[in-house]
Amino acid sequence: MASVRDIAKRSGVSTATVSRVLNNHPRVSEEAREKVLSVANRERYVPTVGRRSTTNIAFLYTAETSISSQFDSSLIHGMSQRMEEYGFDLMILAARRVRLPNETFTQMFLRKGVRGAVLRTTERTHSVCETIAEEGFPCVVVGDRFDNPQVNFIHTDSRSTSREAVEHLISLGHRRIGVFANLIDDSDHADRLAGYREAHQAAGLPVDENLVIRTWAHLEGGAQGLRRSMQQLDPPTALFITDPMAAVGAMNEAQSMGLQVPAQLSIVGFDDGEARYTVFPKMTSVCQNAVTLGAEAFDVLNQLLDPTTSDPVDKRRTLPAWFEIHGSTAPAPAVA
Amino acid sequence: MASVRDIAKRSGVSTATVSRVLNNHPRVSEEAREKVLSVANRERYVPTVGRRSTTNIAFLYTAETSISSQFDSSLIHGMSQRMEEYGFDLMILAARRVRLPNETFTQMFLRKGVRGAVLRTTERTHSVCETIAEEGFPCVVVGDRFDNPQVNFIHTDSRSTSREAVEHLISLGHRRIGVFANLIDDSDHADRLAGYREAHQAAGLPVDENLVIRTWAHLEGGAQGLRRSMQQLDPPTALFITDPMAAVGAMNEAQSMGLQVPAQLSIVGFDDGEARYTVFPKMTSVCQNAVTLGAEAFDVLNQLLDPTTSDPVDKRRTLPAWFEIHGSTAPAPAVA
DNA sequence: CATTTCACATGTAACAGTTTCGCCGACTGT
DNA sequence: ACAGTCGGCGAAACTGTTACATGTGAAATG
Repeated sequence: MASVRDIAKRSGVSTATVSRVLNNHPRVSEEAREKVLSVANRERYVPTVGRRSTTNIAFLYTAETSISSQFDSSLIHGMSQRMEEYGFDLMILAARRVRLPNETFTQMFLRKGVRGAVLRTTERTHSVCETIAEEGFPCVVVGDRFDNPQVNFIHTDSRSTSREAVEHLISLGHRRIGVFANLIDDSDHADRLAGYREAHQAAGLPVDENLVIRTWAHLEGGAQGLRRSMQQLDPPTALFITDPMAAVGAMNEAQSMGLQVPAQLSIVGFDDGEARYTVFPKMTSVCQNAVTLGAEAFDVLNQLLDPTTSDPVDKRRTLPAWFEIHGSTAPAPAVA
Repeated sequence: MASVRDIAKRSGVSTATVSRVLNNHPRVSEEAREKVLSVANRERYVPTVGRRSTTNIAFLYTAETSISSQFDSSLIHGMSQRMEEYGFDLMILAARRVRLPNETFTQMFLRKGVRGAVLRTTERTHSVCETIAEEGFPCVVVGDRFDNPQVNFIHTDSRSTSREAVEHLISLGHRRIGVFANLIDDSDHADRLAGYREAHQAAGLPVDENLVIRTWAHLEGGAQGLRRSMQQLDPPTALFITDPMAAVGAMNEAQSMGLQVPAQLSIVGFDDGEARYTVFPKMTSVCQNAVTLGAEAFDVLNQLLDPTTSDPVDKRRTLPAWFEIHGSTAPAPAVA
């Protein structure tokens, strides 16, 4: 195991300078920094305290939006459950706040004793994930997918299940089906929208772009979306809503407007926890299990960190979503 | 600041033995252990790594039930937000799993670089909180209160607001008011039940013990409670449900049984997040803010840890709950 | 032009805590 | 009685970090 003194020897500087580079002290030359960092990366340096290595796993959330959603909460729950079996500890970190000026992510993680990181992102902060992955730090993105082959990820494929859901609506006789997509797009939400379009295409139905509504992923966003949908000249008879809170908000707003669900309006929601059971009628939904997602994210990380598993780990995993039919969907009303 | 070498000198052993005691190695005599631990506690020892001290705060959950509830999630959210301002990092720990055999909580925390802990408990695990507090480790219990004067805590007083809520039902003409209390009792739930009884007493109404239902704090628990209430000979016209998920479950079960809320049955729920807005009609509720609770829990800890604030901190805080009237309550129906 | 000054990069050494190695003494089986 | 084993412990060797000293080169000053 490479120590600070080894790195010092190999890069031709003192241990003090190595430590300064690793901790990003200001008074160090660019030349020394580069030499040290290249050796440290090559030797796969991990800091140990005394003789003991630290065993923290970070849950790093990169978006402005914090960890308040049910999805994040379930991820943390799943991770923390699985991690305890392996003796790791979970640290919650915000990418924005936690770094010192000019500090590399790797440096920041080492400073905090973090061995690996589970990253939570949105479309806007993809670059953060790529930066961390390209630094070579062990990490896995959860709930999103990447084209960049250096980035490990684990997510749920909701495209085909979204298509299945919309096809279900079509089979019930619905022809004007609206969709709510998230204003802040990540690839998962884009997938759900793609599934919606595919179902239409396969059935030979045109997609009316007026029925594609962009809305926020919370209760009020769903309520607003519903009002905007329903005040159109030829309103939809069914909705596919790609976020749990927005779906719940829309269902309740419909009832509050006197619209009967599912008699007058069918709603297919999305659920990553138990939101579908918190409304009446229970919500027909595309479902994913965020707890499992968190647990498997840690599994990937654990295998990345374990030097004994030499076999190539599947670092880019896709879990299946599934479709559950409950009480919020019904055959289309006879005439508008 | 006391170092391992200081402690070694004062307790008459070597630094190696001090380290062994602090890390709970098996090969150390009871005599040495006691000497070292007593000196370490007296000198308020904090480990530093190299020259730098670690800055972790733990969220320690002691119950079997894990951190999956909305309440816990909001606590973590509130803590983590506030902590970032002060440069602390949040660690999620499970009391059951995280300790080595025969390890003191203080030892465990020091081993992990934790400076202070926010404790989350239920009635059954009160003793854990008292143990940690009596060890002298900086900690604060959140969401519960203690008679033991050594235990710091911060919680929301829901007793008087619960009374206010039930008085509201009485003023609407309800005379048979049921209450759902949690099967796993903590002092908060006991308070809510006490508020219910107080309101009855103040109004000169008897409490029918058949209307006091014990149920689980989740959706199905609420649904079950509702069925049990309604199949009684003289069913209640209003319910006070002391848990958010149970309240939501009961509301939906009522509708699913064809009971109209609030026309035939008024429901006052409890909410620590935004559960009251996720149902239709929106739920009249006793409310507390779990995010604030988490943030203030950290504040208490922060002041305990800050050596410059010599003024006595208020280590036992009570935040107010409040009562919000929404659409799930209405005047009592004319005749049963 | 010579000298002083000063900032900066770096190395030495002293610090923090942990673990390995080996010594000592007590117990135990034959 | 004696050899073997094992528990407890201290010295020393290891981990990473930081205070202090040192040298160097450029700018400023006589």
